[in-house]
Amino acid sequence: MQDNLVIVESPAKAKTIEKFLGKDFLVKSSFGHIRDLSKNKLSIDVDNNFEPSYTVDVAKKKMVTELKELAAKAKIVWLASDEDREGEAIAWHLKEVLELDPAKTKRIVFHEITKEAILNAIKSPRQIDQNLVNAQQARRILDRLVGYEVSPILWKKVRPSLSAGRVQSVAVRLIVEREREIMAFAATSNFRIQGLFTSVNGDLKAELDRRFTMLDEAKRFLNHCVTARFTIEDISKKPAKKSPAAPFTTSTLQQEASRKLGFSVAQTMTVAQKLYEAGLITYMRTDSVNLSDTALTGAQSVIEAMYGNKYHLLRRFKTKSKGAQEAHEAIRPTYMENTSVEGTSTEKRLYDLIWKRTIASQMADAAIEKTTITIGVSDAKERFEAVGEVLLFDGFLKVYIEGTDDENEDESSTLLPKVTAGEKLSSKYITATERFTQKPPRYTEASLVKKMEELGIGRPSTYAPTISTIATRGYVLKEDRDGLERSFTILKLTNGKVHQELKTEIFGAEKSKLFPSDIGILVTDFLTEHFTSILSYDFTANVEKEFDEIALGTIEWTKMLRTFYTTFHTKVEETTLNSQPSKGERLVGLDPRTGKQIYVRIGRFGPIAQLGESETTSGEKPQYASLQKGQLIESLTLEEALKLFDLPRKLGQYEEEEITVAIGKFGPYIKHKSKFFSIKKDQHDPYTITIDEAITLIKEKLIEDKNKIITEFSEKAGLKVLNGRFGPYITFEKNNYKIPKGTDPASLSLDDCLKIIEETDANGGPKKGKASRFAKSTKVAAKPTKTTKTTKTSKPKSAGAAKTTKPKTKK
DNA sequence: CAGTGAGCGAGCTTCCGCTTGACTT
Repeated sequence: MQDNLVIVESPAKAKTIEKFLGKDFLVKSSFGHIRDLSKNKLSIDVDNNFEPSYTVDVAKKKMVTELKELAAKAKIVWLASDEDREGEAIAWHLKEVLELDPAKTKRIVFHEITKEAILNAIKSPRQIDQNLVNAQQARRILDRLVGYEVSPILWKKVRPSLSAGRVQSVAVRLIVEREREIMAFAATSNFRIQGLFTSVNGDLKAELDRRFTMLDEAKRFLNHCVTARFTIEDISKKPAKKSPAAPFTTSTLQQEASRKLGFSVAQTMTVAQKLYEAGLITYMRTDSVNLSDTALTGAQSVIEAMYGNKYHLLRRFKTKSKGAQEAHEAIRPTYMENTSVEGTSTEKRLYDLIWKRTIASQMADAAIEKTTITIGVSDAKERFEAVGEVLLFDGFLKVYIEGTDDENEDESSTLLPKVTAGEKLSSKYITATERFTQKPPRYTEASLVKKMEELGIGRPSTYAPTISTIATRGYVLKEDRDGLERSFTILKLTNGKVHQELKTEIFGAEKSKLFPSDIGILVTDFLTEHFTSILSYDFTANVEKEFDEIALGTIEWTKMLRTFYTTFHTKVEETTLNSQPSKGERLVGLDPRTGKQIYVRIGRFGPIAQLGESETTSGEKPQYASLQKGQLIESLTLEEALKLFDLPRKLGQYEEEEITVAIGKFGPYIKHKSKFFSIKKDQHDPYTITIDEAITLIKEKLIEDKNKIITEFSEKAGLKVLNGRFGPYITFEKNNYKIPKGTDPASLSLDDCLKIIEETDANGGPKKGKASRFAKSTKVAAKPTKTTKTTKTSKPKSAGAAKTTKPKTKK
């Protein structure tokens, strides 16, 4: 039995530290926080100085009792959780729950997991900083008060099971406001003039230093160019340098993995977790850009060995982000000399990214020479400019180039031919291309994280879960959108003549972007109206200042909470009493055919359009139509609303039954004899498809289905041998069975099939589809249906002490 | 796979930050 018990937060960390400390030390982990306010009630006595009541999570009970036993036997207990607000609180909770004797309890901290850092920490222990703990309690309690007092208002006024919080509500607001900026955006266009010129030593491409707003102006300029002379006026060379970006934090890793590898924020974190557990990278939830000395020297020797001395430059980066607590190092390879690692391809790719970013951060600047050549146009004040870049020294660019969020960056400038001032040029062509201004970009998961970090909202450990929360609540959707077509004018001057042409381009296509839903917009509007200060972008920054003061001991935490709560709670009561239930109803306009009003609002099953007044006021049943994917209550036009009521459309009779066409959950379809036939995207339009086209579609589908059947057995209905996407298989009673290799599916008899079914069932039955990884990812928002409810209340409530029973199906 | 849209009203939903866990066509 060891004399020393060290408690850290993560088991992977415990493992490495144990190696540094030797056999006198037993290192255990607490797996993060060990207790919290219980989930099913407020757990704060607001009238009694906000006295919190904490409970140990059932899942952690066993681990906590084990720690308690070990602590009782140890001579010294070292509380080694992170050096930040949350870490200090974890240490304090441990002290309280494990009932540690202050005389034999020591608090130690380190920012990097190196032998030296840990031994140093052991040499200088301290006591638990109660002010810091109180700052955490204030943070925790404020978040609980906001979340648990505001959410129920939404249940009452908007829809059940919704949620509000200091972080998530502001995250949704960002997306809603961006969408509104996009709605309000009106593109304007101007004409960009480019030319290709010929010099003695080669061609050079140049752009005019002015854009024309009107087509006429552009035309006039190009006509002028027909006879104009072009002369090199100036050649200027300027040295420039580029510096590498700082090593990765959680947020920048998520951004780069999204831009370069196409990972979702959650995917980046699970892959990084794997690398961390394998001991390949340092901790992946960090806001620090700091590298330890061992990492610095490690990087140096790798750079010098691989690229030579002049490529190395020692750099120490400073954290700029708001509210950073820097309990850890930056995310970096544990051993710099591991240029690559074993593992899955995603692990390899993420590691490679981390390695390159870290190494590059310790490399020399790139040196560039930027050349600008100015070309004068006779009898005009405008000039053409050609910009070229020459890389004099690549430096860090040898290893790594940071990605950008800018979707339409100009292609990087190229090499320019040698020219002399006064040289006459001829033009091969000059074009005037109509260019449109760009709407503000929609957020991606990663760019939202970036914005949140800038505002100081959320922490490295919560970025990914927050995105998943706002998606499962149905506030936002991650979607692709097709672009629209638009035409633009292009003028081209070649061989002394100006031609005009009208071309088309696709614009505004979106891939994996965050869109607000109607409910997201509605909730945001409701909350910004009634809880303006909490929804404001600087709310977190402001309360953080107060938490800092609590940590310094200059204000008392319960006082801070009292000030906040008095005004907040009044607002809660006021809103509960006075605010109107919010359905987001909007009058779209009049239906010209019936003269009735058309409304849009949130219905029981989602957004709907309603034709006519409600039954209670008019005595007549109104007509309803669901809004289509991508349509919003806020921006639906009368024209679009009218179109919604054009479906379902009756096409006519076929084989004595009606054919109808409509748009469902999975796109447009034809229905005939209660069978569904999908209309493929660029095949037909549900609004224009004719009965003959529909019949062809039905016939084709039926033939296709026929071909799917290899064998049917009249003796046994429902048992079939079919041709599927993955080859032949047997289907029976909604289950699919694999056919053993080497058997001809056509030759299978009924008995053969039954035997296969029997054998498969004996081996645990056929594998069911719908893997859990889909449920985990941010898919379509899970509606609060009855099925989710039954799984959650599967366990009867036990009376007495264990009130926080969270039914987890874990063994 | 694809719809629906009114209402009895029990009992439930919810926050932010620490951590890891467990499944297959």
